[in-house]
This record gives sequence, structure tokens and C-alpha cells, in this order.
Amino acid sequence: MSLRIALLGLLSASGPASGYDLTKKFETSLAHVWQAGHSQIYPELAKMAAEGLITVEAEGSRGRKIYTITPEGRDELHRWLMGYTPSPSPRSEIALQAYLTPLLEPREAVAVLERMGASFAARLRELQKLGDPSKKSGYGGYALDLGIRQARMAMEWASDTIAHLSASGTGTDRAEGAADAEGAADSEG
Amino acid sequence: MSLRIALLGLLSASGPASGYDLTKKFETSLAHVWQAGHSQIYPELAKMAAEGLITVEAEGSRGRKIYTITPEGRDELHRWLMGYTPSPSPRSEIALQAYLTPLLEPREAVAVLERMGASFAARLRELQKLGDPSKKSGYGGYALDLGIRQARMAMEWASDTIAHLSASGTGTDRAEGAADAEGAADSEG
DNA sequence: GTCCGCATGTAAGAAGTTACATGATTCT
DNA sequence: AGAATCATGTAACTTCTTACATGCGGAC
Repeated sequence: MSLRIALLGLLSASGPASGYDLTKKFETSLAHVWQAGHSQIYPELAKMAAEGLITVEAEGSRGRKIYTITPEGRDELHRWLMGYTPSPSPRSEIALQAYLTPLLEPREAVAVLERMGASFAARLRELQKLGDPSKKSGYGGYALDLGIRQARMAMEWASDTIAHLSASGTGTDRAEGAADAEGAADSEG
Repeated sequence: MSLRIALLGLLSASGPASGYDLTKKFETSLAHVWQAGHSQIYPELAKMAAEGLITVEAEGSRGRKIYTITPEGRDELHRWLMGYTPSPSPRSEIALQAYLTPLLEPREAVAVLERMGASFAARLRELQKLGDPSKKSGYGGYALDLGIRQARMAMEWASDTIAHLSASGTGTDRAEGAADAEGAADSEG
């Protein structure tokens, strides 16, 4: 569903475009929002055209097809925006790694968290290169702001967690972590 | 890959378990970290057993199979934890909705953001019901902390964005938003 | 003429969702 | 006896990834 919404959104926001154009937008403006490759985009455009959400407005050279959003397409998009409440993804590799760090020795866990922190910092720099969200009030600005806040929050989490590990882990070995684990892995035996 | 890691992690952290037990854990402890249903879990366990990462330790009543992690399984898990750096999911419905809100009239956009804010607040309450991460130092504690911070950050983003919309949107209609949009939808025509 | 970027597609497979199907045990 | 829960599986479908495949048009 969401791929479809992303395509309708781009066609609505930036006007008629080809599959190729749209693919480029997924690689740039939408890169940190919704990823999709051309092998997914072309078939989806064909389906949407068959369902009347978009139409082929013109055909250019090299078989280039220019799609335009139809009123039905705008309706569908508007309905999704107004009627659907997205939840955070129920699958996060980051949360999974966080969940499992107590399996590691404290020294190893700190190393993993430092690496994660560095990766969040790298992402933050990458997003900041895209511009200042407070100055960019149109498409992408709000999502960019959200991404930047997310990266910052994750960095803080990583360093606070390292601090917590260092505080409770100094001068001890595997034993303490293992004892911890037994008690906290929820109420089962 | 990550489903496999989650299963190995659970078997490593909580000891031998059946597919049924593991399915229950995905519904409880792992619910906000990694979701998977039994129809995905059973075949994956069979594959992992065939590859020697886990073994059937015992068979109980009702055909219940108790799986145990093998040294090879522990290796695989340890390698993933130490050697793999997860990135944020490249597809976020929340970010997509944020990206597209400028397509709406300011009043509609505010309504959408208020609804999102309420949903983040609900998630925060749900996570807080699971316990205080500062007191829960074992499995789940770090991931829970991350989830709580994430929910709080998203709430702040939503209310700041509403404030931004209200500031720039008071006393205007669709026209201003549309002009904004044209300029900001990245460098194309 | 050949290389590069434009432009579109298909195919095979992994991952995830929803629904179907079945049988054993325990509780009332 | 009937209902609920335990316990395992398969099938069909959607979504996403990676790789294969083809042809046009402009630049050098």
C-alpha cells in the first residue's frame, strides 16, 4: 500500500513524471523515508494505471511514459493521509541488537554500542547535509526534521547506555551480566 | 536473517524452548522489537535445525519439540552482534506521512499531526506499562529505553510541527502551502 | 563506433501476512 | 461432553531484493 501512496504523493507534489523520474526521486528526496527500486516501481505503476489512479499522459522518446495522477488517485492519497494512522515499524534491527546486548560481556557490549553511536552520528551528518529543516518548509522538511531528531535521540541513548554499562560493569566479569539476565528475561523458567 | 538472530537470541538468553514458547515470546517481550508469527517461526526453526544452529533436545507431549542452541548457533549469534551494524529501517510509514503532509490544507495537516501525536502518546503509555527501563537492566531493558525515548521524541516532533504549521498557517488558505510546496520539492520542474 | 546514461521491463527468491488445517490435552 | 488452550504445520498471497535482459540516444 505505502509504495503506492509514495508514488501518488510524488505525482501529486511534483506533477507528471516517468517511472524513471520517480525512481530517481526514491533515490534522493525519499531515500530516508521510503526506499524502492525500479523493479518494484514499474510494475506498481502499471497496476495503478490499470486501476485508474494514474494515466499515461504522454509517451516520449525511448519509450518514456509520462504518468499523471487522476482525480481517483488524488482521492486515494487524500483518504490515506486523513484516515490512516501509521505505527512505528514492528521490526527494528537496532532494537533487536539493543535487546540482545546483555548476552555479551560488558566490554563487548560497550564496543557494540560505541559502533552504533558512531553510525547514528554518521546518519545525522548525512541528514544535516540535506539542509536545515526549519528553513525547508515544504515536502521533505517535516520528515527530515523527524529523521534528525531520531538520529540525535539514538546517539543519546547509545551514550547513556554505555554510561550505564560502565557504571554497573566496572571491575566485574561475565558473571554479573549473566545473573542480571536470568532475573529479567520475563516471567518464565 | 534477523528472525534467525531473534530466535537464537531467545534460545541463548532463556534456554531451551519449543516453537510455541518462542512464538509467545515474540508476542510479549519482543513485541515492540521484532514481530513474527508462528507460521514464520516453525519453518525457520526447521531450517536452523537442518543447518545445525539448533537441535531438538527433547520431544514432549502433544508433539512438542524442545529446541536448544548449539555452539554453532552461539557463534552465529555472536558474530552478528559483534560484526553487524544495523541501520534504521529504510521504510517508515510515519516518515512518509510526515513527508506528504504539505499536500494537505493547513487545517487538515494539523489534524493529521494531532492524531499522530496521540498515537505516539498511546505507544509511550503502553511501553511504560512494561516497566521502568532503568530498573530493568537485563534483556529488554535497553530496547525498552530506546522505544520510550523514540515515542517521546516523536511526540515532541509532532507538537513542534503543529506549532510551526499554526505559526505559518494562521489566517491563510491553501495558496500559501501550495507555493511553499513548489519551491521545496527538490530541484526539478 | 563505442561507451555512458536513459528507460523499461521480467524472473527468481527471500521475507512476511493471512488463512486453512489438524490433533492432543486440560478444564469445567 | 464440549470448550479452551496447547502445539505444529501448510498454502496462497503480497512485498521486497537481486539479478538478468534489452534497446534508444547522445557524447566523444
